[in-house]
Amino acid sequence: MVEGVPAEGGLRERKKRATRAALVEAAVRLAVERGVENVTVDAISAAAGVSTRTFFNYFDSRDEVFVMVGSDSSDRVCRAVLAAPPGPAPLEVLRDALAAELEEVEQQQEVWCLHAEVLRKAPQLLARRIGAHMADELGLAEALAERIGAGSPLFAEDRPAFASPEDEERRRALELYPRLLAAVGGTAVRVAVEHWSVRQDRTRFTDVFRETFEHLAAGLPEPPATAGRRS
Amino acid sequence: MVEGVPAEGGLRERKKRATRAALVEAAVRLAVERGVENVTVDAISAAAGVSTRTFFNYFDSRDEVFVMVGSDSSDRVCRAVLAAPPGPAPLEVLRDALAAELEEVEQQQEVWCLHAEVLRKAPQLLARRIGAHMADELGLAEALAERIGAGSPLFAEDRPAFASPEDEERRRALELYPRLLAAVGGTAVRVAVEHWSVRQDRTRFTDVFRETFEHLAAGLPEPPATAGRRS
DNA sequence: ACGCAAAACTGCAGACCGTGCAAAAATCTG
DNA sequence: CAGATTTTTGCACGGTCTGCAGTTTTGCGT
Repeated sequence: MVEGVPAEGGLRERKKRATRAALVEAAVRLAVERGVENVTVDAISAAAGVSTRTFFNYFDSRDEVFVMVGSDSSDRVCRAVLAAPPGPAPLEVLRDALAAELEEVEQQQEVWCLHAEVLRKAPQLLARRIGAHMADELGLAEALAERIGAGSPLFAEDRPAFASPEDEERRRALELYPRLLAAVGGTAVRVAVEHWSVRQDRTRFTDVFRETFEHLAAGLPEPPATAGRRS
Repeated sequence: MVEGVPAEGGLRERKKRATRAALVEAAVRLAVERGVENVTVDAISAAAGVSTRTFFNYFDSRDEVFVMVGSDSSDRVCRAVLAAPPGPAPLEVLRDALAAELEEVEQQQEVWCLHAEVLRKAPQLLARRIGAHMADELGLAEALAERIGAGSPLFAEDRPAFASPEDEERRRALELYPRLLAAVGGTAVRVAVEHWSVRQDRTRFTDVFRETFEHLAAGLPEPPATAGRRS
């Protein structure tokens, strides 16, 4: 068997990856064929050539096999945020970190469109997908917080228990902002993907993505098209 | 039993509401007692005094009983958006519509905090909660679109199939903005609730909520506390 | 090449979830 | 009260997911 990658790791690792990929591939293929709801774990496992029990050694639930696409993205985004130069505004840092990761979306159009189609027809799976992103959100919020307030005495572990009300207030605000930024950023990505996936032939994803962040950076004012488009 | 509302409808309606409330109450109580994962449908049904089968006449899934709090809020928010005076910016309209609905949060502190606690310990349920809000999001996006672009010829059903690229572009932008606004608004509410529910004794929810929307309206710039707080 | 230890796969039993169906009970209508 | 409508309920059935124990496969030192 010819491998595109130089066969990292031993035979064990390769087989595990192969089985995992086979399960995902079988699941998506069956879902497109007969609809997500009519795809049982038994069918997926049989199509992938493993036992039903083995399926649950790879995925915690049946739905997970449909949402496990690009699940390792969040780590890279977090690292990109932490590694960003100290210059630009937090929103720009987040935008660029996400954009770098999302370039893969346009390159792997087929996979993403197929998954987007599957997810669009199954709201419950979409919910689970969002849920998968929520854990990411916490990590991302921490990364953003460190990017912003690194070394702030307000975050010291051994701060006095009875800080002044002003400091408490400022600390509270410092906790709120990164969380909001992370959550809004994730939401912007979701909206951009949903919007683009229904009219991909007309627009490049990058443009839609940039447009969402322009809206955010501008404070979500009245849309340009209503008041006369100014690029 | 004293009713706050004058017992609308006949005996049937009242009994249905009572059963529904009993199921929710039993579910939340059991969840706080022994953890969400250790609460079976059988236990909930038994505690509510109905059969297991009846539970599924009220909720489509076990998890739904935990996320069905304030599920009728979205309609009122949509109506508030549509009924808003034509003056203020869309973001303000959305903020005020949500704020009016969220006043109930502070009044029913106990219920919301209990639910927030349950949801915090169960990420999967939080995901489902978000999913429940996603349908709302579509309706809210439509309401916002109507609030903004009512009567715009770009949205006419019988528009020419081959509109000019410029019009297509503008129409696309008009579709993106309301969706983004609705999604971001929902996210802001979620972040505000989560943030407030962990330190409710220190701050009023209204203040946290307003602060999130101040961040949004300002375009999510560097947080004030880092650069020196200016109220 | 051989054999042992670790890891993975598998079948099985069992609890739980969720649905369709039809009978029984409760409620509404006249 | 009688009939129509709605709700509740029990039952059967298929699907999801977990723990356990036995078997097979892989990694590795000799």
